Amino acid sequence: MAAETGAESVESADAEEGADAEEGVRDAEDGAGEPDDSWGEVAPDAARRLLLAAVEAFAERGFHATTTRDIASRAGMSPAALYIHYRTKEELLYQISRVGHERSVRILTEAGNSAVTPADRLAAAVRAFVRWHAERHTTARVVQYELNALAEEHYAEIVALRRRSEEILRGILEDGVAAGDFTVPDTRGTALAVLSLCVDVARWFRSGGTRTPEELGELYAGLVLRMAGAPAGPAGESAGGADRGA
Amino acid sequence: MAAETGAESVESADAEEGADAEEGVRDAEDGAGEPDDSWGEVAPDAARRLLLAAVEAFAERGFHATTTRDIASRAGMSPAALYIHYRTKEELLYQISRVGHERSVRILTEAGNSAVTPADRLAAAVRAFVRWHAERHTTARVVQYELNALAEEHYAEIVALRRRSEEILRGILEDGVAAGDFTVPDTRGTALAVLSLCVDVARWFRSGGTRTPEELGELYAGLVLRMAGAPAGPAGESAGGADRGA
DNA sequence: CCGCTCCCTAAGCGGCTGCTCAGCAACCGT
DNA sequence: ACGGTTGCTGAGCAGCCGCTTAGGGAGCGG
Repeated sequence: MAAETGAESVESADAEEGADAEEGVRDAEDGAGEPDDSWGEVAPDAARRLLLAAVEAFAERGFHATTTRDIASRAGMSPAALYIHYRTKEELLYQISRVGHERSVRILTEAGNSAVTPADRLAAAVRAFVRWHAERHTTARVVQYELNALAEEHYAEIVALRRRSEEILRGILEDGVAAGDFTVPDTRGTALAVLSLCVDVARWFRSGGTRTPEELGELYAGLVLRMAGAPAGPAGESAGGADRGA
Repeated sequence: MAAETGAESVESADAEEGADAEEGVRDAEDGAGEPDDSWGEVAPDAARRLLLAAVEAFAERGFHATTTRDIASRAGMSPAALYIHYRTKEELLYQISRVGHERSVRILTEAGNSAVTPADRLAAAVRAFVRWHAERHTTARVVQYELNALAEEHYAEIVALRRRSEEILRGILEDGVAAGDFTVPDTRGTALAVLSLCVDVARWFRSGGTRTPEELGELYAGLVLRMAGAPAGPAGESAGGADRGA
């Protein structure tokens, strides 16, 4: 029941992104990296700290290699404290996965509605999606790559959210084909490939690297427009912004 | 000592492709699926059975969630038998990872040398690489996604092989740019994206699906040529071979 | 027949796992 | 002052983990 409290009040963490909660902008040397908001409004403070600790631990070592003792000690608590806020270790993963996937769907939906032409919609969606996966790569890695550690019922729920993401992307591609802007022989296969390409960013992206999340989003938006067979854009957005204008 | 024997004689075995079975969507209870060659010449028969069992188990549940008892019983042996052929559970993963990565490098090298023009070389490399990841997706999933369970020294060795793969691909892209066939503003970033796209096939591909490995290879080869800014190919290889003729 | 090697098993060891439970300090409205 | 609720801890349980060890049986050169 206390576990419910921690679980229930997660989902409305969207509006204000705490501009005050970021202390360690330059990534700490310990390896974890950014403070990672997104969990700004998890119920009691302790529940949020546990969630954050779990995200870091799962991202570093994977779900199965992470012990509940490790999560608790990262949160500065005793091993037993975890079970006041979450019923099982798996529920922790489930919360992370659910919130992350809902966020993904929202990013794609909003970006896909933010423009008129299919090319602009596709570029905006990829740009935002990639940027999120790069910026929040610690969270995203857990969200995208620890799925199959979920319990059967939770897994089914998450898979449904993933299908939503795929449908949103495929919808944009189909609109573009219908409008004659794209040339895609297999919209389903291409949508899958695009999603796969963007998601995989979470696996290899590192904060200290040469590319910023924004730059990577630009690069990928250009690559994906090409994959869709879109003619070169007006603002030089054909493949990373450094292409020729024509 | 016996562990060495099992390790040494692995690396050949390529010809015959079988692949007739299929897999459940999640972890099928019957086991994994295809026979998966590649391990055709592992030293004693028992060592090969253990390797194969480990591949299936790691692919289904992940390295950390797999027990040595599970591997041994899949191979029809007692838990202790594993340690006659391999020193630790991690060495099993290391052998799988090493052989798989060597295979990857070889596939890219050979395909990248099989043609003359950069476009044909790129297409051939992607086609072969994707096909392998789809056909042997059980093996490939372990090879590509269980890396960080490796011991430090083994991890370093594998990472070097991965860098080789990236360099081969980047080399093709750079040749294409130099020849004026490709338009790529950021060869390193694009090579990384292409590799990422191909590798991720192993994560979601299922044998029972609508696309065969060959079809997927064709689709991806077309997508990647577009990403590279190559003009539409002569044999309808613009994006999947199913495009309109003219 | 011997003795030796090669594979393999039954049993089990120490340690760590996820998770539980009794209890306690701090706060609450009354 | 006080019973009740909330949030947490120290201790620990049952069970599973990777891995080891002692020994057995099949094969084989002599």
